[in-house]
Amino acid sequence: MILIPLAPATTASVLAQRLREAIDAGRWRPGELVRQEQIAAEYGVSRIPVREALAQLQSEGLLEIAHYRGARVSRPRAVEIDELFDLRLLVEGDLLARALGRHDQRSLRELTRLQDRLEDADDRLGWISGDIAFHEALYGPAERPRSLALFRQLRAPIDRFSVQALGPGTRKQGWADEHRQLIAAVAASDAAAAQAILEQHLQATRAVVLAACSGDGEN
Amino acid sequence: MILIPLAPATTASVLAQRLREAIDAGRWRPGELVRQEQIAAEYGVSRIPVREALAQLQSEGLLEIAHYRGARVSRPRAVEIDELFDLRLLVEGDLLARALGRHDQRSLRELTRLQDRLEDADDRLGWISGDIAFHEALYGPAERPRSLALFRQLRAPIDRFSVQALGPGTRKQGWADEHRQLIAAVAASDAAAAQAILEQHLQATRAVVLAACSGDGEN
DNA sequence: CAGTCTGTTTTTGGATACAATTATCCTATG
DNA sequence: CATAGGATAATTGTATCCAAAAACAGACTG
Repeated sequence: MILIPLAPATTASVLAQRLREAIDAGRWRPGELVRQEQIAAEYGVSRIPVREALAQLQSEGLLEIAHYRGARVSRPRAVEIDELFDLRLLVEGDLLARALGRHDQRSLRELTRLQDRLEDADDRLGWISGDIAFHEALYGPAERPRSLALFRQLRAPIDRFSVQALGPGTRKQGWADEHRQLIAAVAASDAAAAQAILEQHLQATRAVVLAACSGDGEN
Repeated sequence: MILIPLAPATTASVLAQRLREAIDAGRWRPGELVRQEQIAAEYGVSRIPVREALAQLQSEGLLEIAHYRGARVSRPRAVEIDELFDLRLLVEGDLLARALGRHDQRSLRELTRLQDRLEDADDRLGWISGDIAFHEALYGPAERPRSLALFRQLRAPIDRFSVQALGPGTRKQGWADEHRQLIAAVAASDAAAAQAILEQHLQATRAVVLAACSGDGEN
């Protein structure tokens, strides 16, 4: 029996995914103007799906579109990044608290497995998607779909800089340690410890990202 | 000197606004299928701007779009509405706390003015937009653009039911009282009181909206 | 020489036309 | 008679073409 995809990918949707990756990978710099025709030519499609993909990325906060004036990669100011981290603390703290009593052996094994894979990955984009997967598994048992969607949304404009910050000789070890500690705290159902580690994790990431963001251009 | 609009309305953007209002006004019921061609004919435009408007509304959580299968008005389950209110408590509480020390005479007068206008309005949609304006003015001094955008986003799927709940003989008086109390607490810079009133305000609204949501259909 | 006006070019927004996918209905068959 | 199969219609996704707006360049004027 073959499983048919419930929502077969449309040109616009795969384009959106590609463009997201391109932005995260830094192939397009913040502030850079993105021309519809150019993308259409590059991917061999017409401008219609390009426009839909751009609109999608705009709603995710990755692009800023002005009517008749084109789309440019958004250049979040440091103060906005800061605000996003404050919101992440609120939302992820809530998610973690609610997920805490709902983890079981299976979900904990899954967390460990994801973390193992994460530490094995050797490309930066893999680290990011692995980190997202880890946190989604961490918050998943809370069964809060909208909060989880919000979590993704709050990360989207940030991850671009996280990728930069994950260069050689960076915080990768401390990052992994915090994840392991999170797993331990969840396994022990230690709410206070879990919250403290999450806060530490996000604050450390905030510092790194703010540095990358500030060093990036006029900020 | 004439001020030129920085972003002249495009067909898609005004369509999105119209459709939003149509949904809030209940002209389209949750679960109802929305046909591109029908909207295009109704507004005398082609399907292209219709598609863009629909995508916009999807990103706002008002519609659910499946590829090749059409868009339908989203029917949030009660548990999701509940989650949205929890998130609102987090975000709006944070906004209110940050705005508290930053209000001045001018912003307080503006709040009062908005509340006066709100109580004078006699149509339900006016109440909703007035309520949004009031809360935006309340949180504005916090200078937290992303949080404020999030506030709007969290309300969007809810307001549909608020409109229903604002029928005759409803909570309109208590609602207004809470707003007045909020103004007073802000004027007195009483953080604890402000938080308490906001929480009371949101909890009361939650109850009303959940009732409207549950009575609406299969929930 | 700065600044403004105008004509041209470029780019985006929208309309029309076509292709791909899904839903509907009708028939055949057990 | 219920159901599977397939032709047909309805609907969405994409490409092509046209219109509107903005960016650009160069001439004109103070």
